[in-house]
Amino acid sequence: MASITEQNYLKAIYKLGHMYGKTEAVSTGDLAQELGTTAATVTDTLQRLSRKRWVEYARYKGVVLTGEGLGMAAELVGLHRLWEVFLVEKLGYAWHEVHDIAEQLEHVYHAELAERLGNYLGNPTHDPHGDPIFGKGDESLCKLSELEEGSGFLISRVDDQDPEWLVFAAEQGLLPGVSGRLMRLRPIDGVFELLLGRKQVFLGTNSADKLMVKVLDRA
Amino acid sequence: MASITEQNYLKAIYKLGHMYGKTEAVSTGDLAQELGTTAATVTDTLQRLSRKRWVEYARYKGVVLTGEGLGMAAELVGLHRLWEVFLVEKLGYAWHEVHDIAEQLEHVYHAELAERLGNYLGNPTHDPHGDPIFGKGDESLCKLSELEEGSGFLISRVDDQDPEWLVFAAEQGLLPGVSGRLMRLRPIDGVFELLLGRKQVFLGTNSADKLMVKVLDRA
DNA sequence: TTGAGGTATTAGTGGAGTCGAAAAAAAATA
DNA sequence: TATTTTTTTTCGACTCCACTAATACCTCAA
Repeated sequence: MASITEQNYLKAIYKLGHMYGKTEAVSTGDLAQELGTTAATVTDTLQRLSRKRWVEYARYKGVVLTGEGLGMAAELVGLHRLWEVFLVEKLGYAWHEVHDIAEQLEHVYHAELAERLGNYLGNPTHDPHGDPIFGKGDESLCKLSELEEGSGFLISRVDDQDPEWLVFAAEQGLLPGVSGRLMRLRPIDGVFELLLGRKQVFLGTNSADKLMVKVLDRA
Repeated sequence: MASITEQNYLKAIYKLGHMYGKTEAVSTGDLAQELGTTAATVTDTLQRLSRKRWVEYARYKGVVLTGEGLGMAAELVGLHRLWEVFLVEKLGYAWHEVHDIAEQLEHVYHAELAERLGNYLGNPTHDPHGDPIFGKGDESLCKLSELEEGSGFLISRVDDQDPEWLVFAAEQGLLPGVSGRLMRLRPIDGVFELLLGRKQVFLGTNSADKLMVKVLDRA
């Protein structure tokens, strides 16, 4: 379980990673500014995060989220936006007041909370600021095989009933709810190189076609 | 601002103080058991809490809440119960599931949150377990002069329009929203000895008649 | 009133999270 | 390329919160 501070680091890396656009790693200095702390503190915490395998960190080279870290960050951001909807629609807060409160609410953890809150609010697709909320709807899914190199993803559905393939998928850790990153794709022989947590997985095109994923970044 | 740990200590002291019944101070050992930690840790944290003037602590003699600490604990408990109502009535949780989630939600702070949440839920008077919630209604108010010795209170209303008396009250720190404790009452000369934060205040009977308070404990 | 026996406190330690200052590495510029 | 500037990391120190082990204090019973 990540501490609140660690969760905030994950979220900040996620946010800055999106702002940077493409393949760049997030810098220590930018992170320090985003989090309102010093570069020294960030370096230290990043090394801890790296030991826990939530980020990939190299001295002087910046930081990127691992598949696992990405999943955690995306969940946090979704929950944050859900709470913002609640605060505006149900408690009557103005849209500019809700960020700081949602910042605290997003760290409240319970397995069913996000789903129950989403259902209660009518599964909104956007928060009061217009930012998208990952719904349970499948409209944002695509095949793993259609992803761009470097994309983070969350496995949502498995499009195959073949027991043999399902056993293989489970062995590889390819289960709904698991997040990862497409590290490299080799058009030459159609092999997809994934990172699931700390584990490297190699997939053929036919397998990559069967996995429906939610794109988490670098889309 | 109290940390989450400190808030939990305040709540635990409040809870055990009620369970003990009367004038007793809460013991280090009981607190350790309630908080799932060791006596050594409790001693340490109690000394910190004491420096911040939220509890009155004497070595080997146990601990009691100051007026300020009492106010914080009571607010926390009220918010906890409000969130429990929300989780059961709005999100459809079963009554036995909500305690742990409310335990996290209660630490989310924003000035208007308790009031807005209360209004949204129709200002419930009891949580799903039947425990009372302090409402904004005046039904639970009484005069400060009617309090028993040792009682903690929250000033809710001032029953006087006399500008001279209002200036006096403000000087003494006797304002709505301020919490304190009735340390001693002297029937001989009708003087009420209060503790407001770290400040001692002596009040005559006529002044004590004008202050409408909410009883927080030791009623 | 003098020991138990129990409870509470201090002392020492460790991880998380923070800082400022100094050193090291990378980037920019001459 | 050599030097300067910027960024990042390391280093030591501090607070909060937790632990274990050792010590101090209180109470009750002989």
